[in-house]
Amino acid sequence: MVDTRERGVVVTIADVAAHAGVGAGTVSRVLNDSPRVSDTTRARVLAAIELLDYRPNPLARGLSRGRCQTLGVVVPFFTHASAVERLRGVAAALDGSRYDLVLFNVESPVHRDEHFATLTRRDRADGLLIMSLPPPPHSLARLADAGVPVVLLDTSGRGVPAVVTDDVEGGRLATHHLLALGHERIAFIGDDPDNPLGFTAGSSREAGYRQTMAGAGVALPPGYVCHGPHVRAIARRLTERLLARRDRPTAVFASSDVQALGVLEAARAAGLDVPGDVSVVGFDDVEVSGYAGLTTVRQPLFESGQLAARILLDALEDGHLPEPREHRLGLELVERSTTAPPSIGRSRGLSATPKRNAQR
Amino acid sequence: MVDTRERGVVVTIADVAAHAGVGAGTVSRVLNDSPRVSDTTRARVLAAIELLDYRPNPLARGLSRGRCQTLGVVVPFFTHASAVERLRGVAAALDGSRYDLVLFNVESPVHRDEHFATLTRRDRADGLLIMSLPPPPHSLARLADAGVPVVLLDTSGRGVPAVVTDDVEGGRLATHHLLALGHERIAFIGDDPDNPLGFTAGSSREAGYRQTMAGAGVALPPGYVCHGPHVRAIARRLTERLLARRDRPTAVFASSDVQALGVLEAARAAGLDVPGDVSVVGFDDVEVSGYAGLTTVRQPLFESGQLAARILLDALEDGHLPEPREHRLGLELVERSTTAPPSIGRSRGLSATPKRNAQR
DNA sequence: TCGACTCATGGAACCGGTTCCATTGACAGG
DNA sequence: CCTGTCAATGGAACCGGTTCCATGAGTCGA
Repeated sequence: MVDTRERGVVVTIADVAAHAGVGAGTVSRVLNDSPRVSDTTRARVLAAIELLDYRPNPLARGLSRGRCQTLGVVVPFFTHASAVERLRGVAAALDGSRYDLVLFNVESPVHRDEHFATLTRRDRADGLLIMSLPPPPHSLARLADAGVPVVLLDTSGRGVPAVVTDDVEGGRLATHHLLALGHERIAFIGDDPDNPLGFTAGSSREAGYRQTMAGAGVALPPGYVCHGPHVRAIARRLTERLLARRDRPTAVFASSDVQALGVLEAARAAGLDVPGDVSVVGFDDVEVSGYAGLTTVRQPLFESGQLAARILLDALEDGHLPEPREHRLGLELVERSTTAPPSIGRSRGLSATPKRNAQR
Repeated sequence: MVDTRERGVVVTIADVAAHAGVGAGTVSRVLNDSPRVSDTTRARVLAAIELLDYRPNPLARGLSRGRCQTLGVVVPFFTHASAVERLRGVAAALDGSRYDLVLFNVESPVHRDEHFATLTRRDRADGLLIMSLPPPPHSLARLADAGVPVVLLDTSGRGVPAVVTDDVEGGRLATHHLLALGHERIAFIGDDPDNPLGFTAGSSREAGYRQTMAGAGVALPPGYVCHGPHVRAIARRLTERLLARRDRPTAVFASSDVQALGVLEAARAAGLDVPGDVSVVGFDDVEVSGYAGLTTVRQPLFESGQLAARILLDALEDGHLPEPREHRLGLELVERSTTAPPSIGRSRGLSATPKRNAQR
């Protein structure tokens, strides 16, 4: 091991000032594009900066200006595949801005509260983007007190701007699609309504489903709505149970693509053809959905991240809290190859000849 | 819009000192667990901290200590699905440490060089984790000069510790598996060897493949080795071309799971059965590979991220540059349902009856 | 020609911590 | 009883920037 302390010489603003034969204040003014510097001095200072390869210390700058050129993103880190796409959008928006992206990973309520506790200070992050997690109201209040601009993404809260999807509408879209194809025995697989981090997307999508079913006058057999943690394997298990029922559903609406893949797995394992025996609709349109040929409700994940980050950056730019508007992004049903009209006759229980196990 | 400046009162170390009736230095000593504080004073200070809900300003602390409690991670942001899993590992390792995770997204060489230019300073990040990107040697030298500890993940460089996979060996494993099943006409789909960011995993895996084929005395027909950007759709297109050949391969080794999914898509589109007509092996074992039933070379992605981060944290802990060792993680062939022995007779060109289009 | 004003600039104070140094008081040893 | 040691502590200096204020030079109108 080598001792770390033999650090290279660090060039400070004083060095630049000395080299250019000016005061430190002037160098600072040049750095910050202040108009109160003559062209000749500016040129001399810039030359010195170039020569010495000077880069201002972000900590010092942050300390004296009371901001840290940092944007905090609180994410339930990749527990949902969709978070990754959103994060990409955020990163894209930050690109070229002068802000660094600090990630606060949340995988449990304890986690979340810890982070919120330390983030209610302007010195940790200049702005906060909270993804998918409904922030506790008192945290929101403290953040507002501290003057930390907050933008919510895929969740919402009082008095704070949010970029959201109309999950209820999405649930309606998916259900409608299945009803329009002629399905009536449509089951639902979604998140636990009381999941530890309080994600609400699943429940909203479920609400859309329930509304639409009710509106069409279709009754839900008991047990047609299943809940479980947001994991493929769980969705698969829930679906296996559904598919073993005498009144087997002819279609399943999964509240996310990840879960929909679990549904497809279960169908495959049961020797059922998709969409011949069962239709499947997902939600999100993550990257692999294209591969799986999954019919799904597309929401603009990347764009949502980008938009949220832009709103935050704009607010930081002009030193105002962002307008507490809700930005609702559009949804679109992407029809691929996992939905079709129910097959007549074959739809009655498992008595129908199971088709050969679908490949892969 | 509301003016940001009406910020809540910020509690400083001076306030705490005043409340506890001690000097600022003493408070600082308490904060940093210095032994030179009497128990009674310590208690008084802690009480004041509690009472005022004081939290030290990280910028100020960073400025005076010359470190920023931040760990920079340079990532080709999600251009490979595997990066996400690795990042999760990194986040997991950081969890509970006092370090924040700052993400530096890289999607082009310009990007990369910009980041490296600003990161060669101890004040931007206390340590740097560089993922998958072979860092330019002069950047590495400057980082070393500045005393910034660096750990490489999925790439390597002189004098710097690295956590790597033996990609060549992985290529051998995959090819061996196919040869052992009886395949001879084994094609390869990989990354462009001169891809803009200089990823080398693809080429190494290819090397393993070539070695093994040569070792088995199997000649590669021209065009059996295909290259293209690391994207599913491209891999699909390349495979379509392969599958249309008169001497169609009976197996394809894709240098990553993402690409393998493209291969599977192409096979499906061509009406070929997997593994009946074509066997497919991938590399990485990302989450969806399980869903796709893909036979693949598993590398411990999450663990690799975790290990790399730990090495870096340890180095930061004791103020030394980490030992420039290479940590090589194990590989394992995961056999699922996309590989099987080649079917006799059917293996000669497209004359064989194409099986029905696989579902989904 | 002189005062009022503008403009570029240097320098000090400040941001909120850490750390070194000097001071104080207690205590042990001679 | 005096001195040397040492632990606990207050306070100043410092980290490297930004910003306010004072200064001096130059401009302009009366």
